[in-house]
Formats: sequence, structure tokens, C-alpha cells
Amino acid sequence: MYVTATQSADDIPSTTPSRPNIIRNRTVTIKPGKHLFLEGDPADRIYEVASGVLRLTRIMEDGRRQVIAFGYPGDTVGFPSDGMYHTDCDALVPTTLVVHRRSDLETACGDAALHQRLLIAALREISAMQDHFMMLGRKSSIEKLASFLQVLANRVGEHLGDYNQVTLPMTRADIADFLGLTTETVSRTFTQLRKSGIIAIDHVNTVIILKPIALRSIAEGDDT
Amino acid sequence: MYVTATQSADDIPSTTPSRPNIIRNRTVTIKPGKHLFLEGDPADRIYEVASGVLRLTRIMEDGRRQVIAFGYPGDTVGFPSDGMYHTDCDALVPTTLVVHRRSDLETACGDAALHQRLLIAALREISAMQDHFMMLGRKSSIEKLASFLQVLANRVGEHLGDYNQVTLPMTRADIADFLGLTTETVSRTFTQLRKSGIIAIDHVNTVIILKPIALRSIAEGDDT
DNA sequence: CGACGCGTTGATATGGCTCAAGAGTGGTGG
DNA sequence: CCACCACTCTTGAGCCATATCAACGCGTCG
Repeated sequence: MYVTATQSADDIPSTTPSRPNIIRNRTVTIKPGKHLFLEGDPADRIYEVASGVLRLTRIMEDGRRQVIAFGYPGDTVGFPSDGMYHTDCDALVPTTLVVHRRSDLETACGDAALHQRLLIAALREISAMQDHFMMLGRKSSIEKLASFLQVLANRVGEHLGDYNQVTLPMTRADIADFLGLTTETVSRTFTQLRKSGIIAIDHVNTVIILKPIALRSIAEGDDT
Repeated sequence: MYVTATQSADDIPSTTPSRPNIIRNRTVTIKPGKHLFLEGDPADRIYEVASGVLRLTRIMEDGRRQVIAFGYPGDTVGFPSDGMYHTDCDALVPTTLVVHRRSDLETACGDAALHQRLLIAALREISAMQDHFMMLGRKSSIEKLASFLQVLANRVGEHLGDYNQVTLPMTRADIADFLGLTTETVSRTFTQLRKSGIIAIDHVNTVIILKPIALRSIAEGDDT
């Protein structure tokens, strides 16, 4: 019962608050490169990622970009403030989303369990962002990249024999803008991790973690 | 009816969810240097700053510190995730707080208006953190400091004739750890803004904004 | 008065940026 | 199937913004 392909979220018909879940929990899919919403758009919907990967970005007038987050399955995006979105959001790969209405989060009078789930997601978001602050403000480039791989490995790593394999759907530029670095530095740092035997790089976007403990100790800064 | 001085928030008696607001909206004050909570503490309370200034910090094992936020009147702190706090929180000046129970946020079955207010605060927090990301990841030291002063001036600036005066209750080290810089760089950047006539510095912790437009254009990066 | 914490300033070091060139990769059309 | 093009990734060389190390002034407090 998916709404296929390029249908925009805005095409979803509104339903009255009292309607049952079967209508409210609509699903949409979006294609790579397509925007789910833009900064400043009125925020009527909240999205849970069911499959795929989203990219949340902020852009300054002069073009400097910050990737705020990558949205993986289980993540919720589109929390509104002042009734609008505060980031751009697009898809890195074909992505399936469960659509909720903003009122599902903001008013408790509908589905209480859903309301609770969205709220918990917002609180988890705050916590995750606090981690990210430490990363952006106080970590070296190698610590940043190690932390990044560490988190991805835990969340979406696939076991490959003894090792953990991570597929990166984003470009080096995306990683750079997420970590507050340049693409060149990200590339060099990948090389550094590879040459020290901590990771192996299959195709550019496939990383195998050979020494998870070493990776973790770099990420935490126990190392130097 | 304030709970004075050093009484910890944990001393507040629990009330059943159905009890009226008069008990639930308790107020506490904490003194400078005293901790309201620490990272990892079980999070049973959420606090609204009524007066004063709080400091929210994260510390790495090797001592590196990131100031996550300063909590000014109107701000809400202590959003829990996994049932615990994820930052340390202490006071920079004597601070008065309205105490809410975690369940006031997490369950909608009590005071609906309060629930709503805490929820909005959480969403505003997410939005504010997104701004901060851009600052940490992509701005130069002078842009960071200009943004910081800009935000403070808007929120807590006092009009002083034609100018806007901001009192800084935090040290240079706090500002540095908030902006992802060192105290030396913060100090030098203050000097730079002062020498260019954009701000004046009265006592160390009192800044007068002489050229708000110039400050803003630096903060936004319209400048270079 | 002395000691300590904080802020400023100077000198030097360096991590990550910038600029530049080339190598890999994927898509497209002939 | 191959040639070409566009785009991404990698690597190198040099530079610059910010960190680091160090000295000193100033105010506060015991």
C-alpha cells in the first residue's frame, strides 16, 4: 500500500484528527536527490524513516553547508519549530517514510501511543545532537571520522565473517560537511585509517572495520 | 514560596500524577558552582529557568569540555533520554528554576497545557541546536563570537542609550568551550572586535555593542 | 602581603584548509 | 563495445587560522 515513487508528501490528503490510524500512518517513498522538505517550508508532517537514508542540511548564504544529520531507518525527521522546518531534507537512496501529522506530536488527544513514540524520538534527537556537539567542537579529524564510522557500524553495520562492514550512501563531501571538515581531509583520514590497518576500503563506499577496538579507542580519544 | 539555597531538586516530594499544579510547579534556587544534575543521573525532573543562568556541559575522559548550552530565563533544561541526563548542569549565577516532573512531559494525562509547553520547549531546543551546529562546524572564530554576542544581545541585551549592553556571566573559557575555541582565541577575537570599533568592553564581562549591523553581518558571514 | 584565578598578549607550532593535478568510476551515445 | 564526459576521490605542496606554550597584569581572597 505504498504511495510510489515521486509523490510528494504534500499530496497526502488531510484527515480529521479523530480518524483512525489506518489513514494517518501513510507511507511515501522518495528518490535519491529529491527533497522531502526545505528550510522554511511550513511543517505539517513528521516522518519516520522506514528504509533508506535521508540527509538533513543547513546552507549559509555563501554556500557553506552543514549536514545536521543522516536519517537512517528508525530515525524521525521533520520536527517543527515555529511551524516550519529548519533544515533541508533530501534522500541519498530510495527511501520509504511513514508520515505522521504534526498534530500527532503536538496534541495528545489522538493516538496516545503514537504521540509518546514521537516525543521519545524528539528527546532521543536532542541527546544525539549533544553527542554531535562534542564531535564538532572538540575532536580531531581522525577522532571525528572514527566516531562517525563507529556509530554507523553499530547502527547499520553488516557482519561479514569476523568483521563489520559499513556501506556509505553519502559522498565524502557529505561526510565532510557532517564532521566540519573538507573532502580532502576526510579522504586523507580514510587513507590514514586504512594504512594503519584499522579499516579496509572495498569500493569507495564500502568500509570494513578490521580493528573495532582500535577504532573505538580513537573515537573516544583514549588514544592520541 | 521558594525552596531556598542549596536544597537539591531530589528533595522535592513526589506527587501522584493527578495532583493539581500547585504542588507540581515547585521552584528551587541554586547557587553559582552548584550542580543541578550530572551526566548519567537518573532524570526525573525537567527545569525551566526563571532567573539566572545555567551552564550545560559535556566532558570527555581526557578533560576536553564542550559547553552544550547556556540556560537563560525561559529556557528549559534536563530533557531526559533513556531515563537519564546527558549533560552536566550547574549555575553561573544564583538561579531560580521551576521544577516539573518528567511525567509532565512524557505523559499527556496530566496538565495538557503544561505538557504542550514542555513539548514546544523541546522542539525549540532542537531548532536552536541546529543553529549551533552551523556555528561549530563551519564558522570562523570571529563569526562564532559575533554570532554568540548577537544571540545574547537579542535575548538578554539591555538598552543603554543608543547601544545594546550585554553582561557575560560566563568566563572566557566557558565561551571558548561553547564555540569550540581556546580561551586565547576568544580573548584575541574580543580584542579584534573591540579594536575595529564594533564592540566596547567595560569591565571584562560587560560588552557594549556599538555597531550592531556590522556585528550581524560578521555573524552571518555576509562579510569576510 | 602573597597566592591564585582569570584575562590578555606575544612567539611559535601545527592541523586542517586551499589550490592544483591526476586517477578512479559511472553514465551516455555513437 | 568503446570513447568520452562529468563527477568523485585521492594525493601533493604550501599556507593560514587557530592551537600551544609562555609571560605578565590585574583583581580577589585568605
